[in-house]
Amino acid sequence: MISHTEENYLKALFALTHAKGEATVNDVSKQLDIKMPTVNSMMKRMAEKGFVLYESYKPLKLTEKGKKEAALIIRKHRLTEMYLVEKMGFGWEEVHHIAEQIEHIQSPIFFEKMDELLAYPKVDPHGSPIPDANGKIVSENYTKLSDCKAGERVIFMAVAPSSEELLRFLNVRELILGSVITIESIEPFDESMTVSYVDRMEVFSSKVCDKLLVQPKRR
Amino acid sequence: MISHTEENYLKALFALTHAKGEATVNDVSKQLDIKMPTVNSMMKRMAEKGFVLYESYKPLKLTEKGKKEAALIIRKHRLTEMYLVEKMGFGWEEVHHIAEQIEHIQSPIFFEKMDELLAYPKVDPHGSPIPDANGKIVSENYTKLSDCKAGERVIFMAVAPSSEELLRFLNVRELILGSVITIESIEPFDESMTVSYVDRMEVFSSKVCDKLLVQPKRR
DNA sequence: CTTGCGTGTTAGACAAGACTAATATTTGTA
DNA sequence: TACAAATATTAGTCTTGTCTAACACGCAAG
Repeated sequence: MISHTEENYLKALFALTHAKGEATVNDVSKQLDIKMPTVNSMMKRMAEKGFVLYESYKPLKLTEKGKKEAALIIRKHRLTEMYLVEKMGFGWEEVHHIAEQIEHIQSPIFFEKMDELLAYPKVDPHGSPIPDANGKIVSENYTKLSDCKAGERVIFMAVAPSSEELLRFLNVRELILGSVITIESIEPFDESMTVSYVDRMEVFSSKVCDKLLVQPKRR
Repeated sequence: MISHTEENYLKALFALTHAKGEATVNDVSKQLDIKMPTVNSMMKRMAEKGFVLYESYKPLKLTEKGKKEAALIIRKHRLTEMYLVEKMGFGWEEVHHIAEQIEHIQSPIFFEKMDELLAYPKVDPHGSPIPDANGKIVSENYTKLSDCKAGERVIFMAVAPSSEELLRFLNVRELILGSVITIESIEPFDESMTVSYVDRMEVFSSKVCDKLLVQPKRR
């Protein structure tokens, strides 16, 4: 009923519309590395199928049906990532590429089994929330480390969608989700931060700090 | 390089050519439920790519390259089936449909990890041999239960490729791989067999006996 | 208020992978 | 051996998902 390709468009739209509620043809084109005319015609077809709201020269929106489908694909992706890390011993930097493929598998029992074996996890290995079986997803509401001030103590909750390189960077520096980070100082020139956590002290560029999602440590 | 579709043709050819070393266009057509002209044109394209030996109006053969590719896909399929049964708790009748999809995943580390976690299994949950990472596969050389004589004692080694229904039939009767089966008698009229194993005594139709692969019990 | 550039759309081509209808070859059998 | 049935092939169409080239819209800067 819904093709592999259409699933990829839904995922892209879901990610892009997360902020403003809408996305442009150009956004989708860049996100998927597919030329604009192709995206345009696909959007029309997906509008026919009731996944997308399309009007000429206006931004794209997902319908409720489209949002639900997208969330269910993201559910499969994130459950898979969690399974690969927790049950198969992969590193969090290795799992995205595999999950991109497994998310298209059609087999409810397969993903139910994963969910069960993982004891119904709420987040994936990067801290992103896993939508429930009805496509409901709780929004994260974390702060970027780069938006915090010197002296603050925060908990590292999630990594914003990013490259494997960042994850390997964090591996090397032994920074893991849940760590308490203290912002020792911020360099005014380039916004790089000197931070400490566990028994480490590191300097993170603003590019890194933009990708680390945190919440204030209580007390 | 090699499409999902082409992989399915390779698998079908491998299965069909297992016996005689060749298969007809008609065989492949039936096996994949794809019309003959489609198979015909696909065979020409796969011959161009060096997977198949094609000559007009002659039976199809796989090249060495084609055989190796096919064996590697079957390796992924059977490793996956073993993983699903051993590590995720699925029944042997549930795993074929899932493995049919996972076998197309492109990720060497994923299948290496499965292999490692399973401690390098030699056979899948149905007793079929798993090709090694170079595409080498040992042939089974088992006998059909239906070819055995009354009074023989045999070990149940594998199930010939078949339907889920047969596997559920065996589940209900608690017959598992490795069981020692004694052939109590054979009904001359319909070749049905009365067999005993563990503390059970059952009657199997010739259709069932055709699918049960066994080897003689030594001593 | 016009013009230029970025974005959006239309038109037309192409490859993969499927189909049907028609034709050709091979094979089994009278 | 000849003919009918089964099998194989050719030709042409369709859908999906991609592209490029060309044209249309719309907004920001002068």
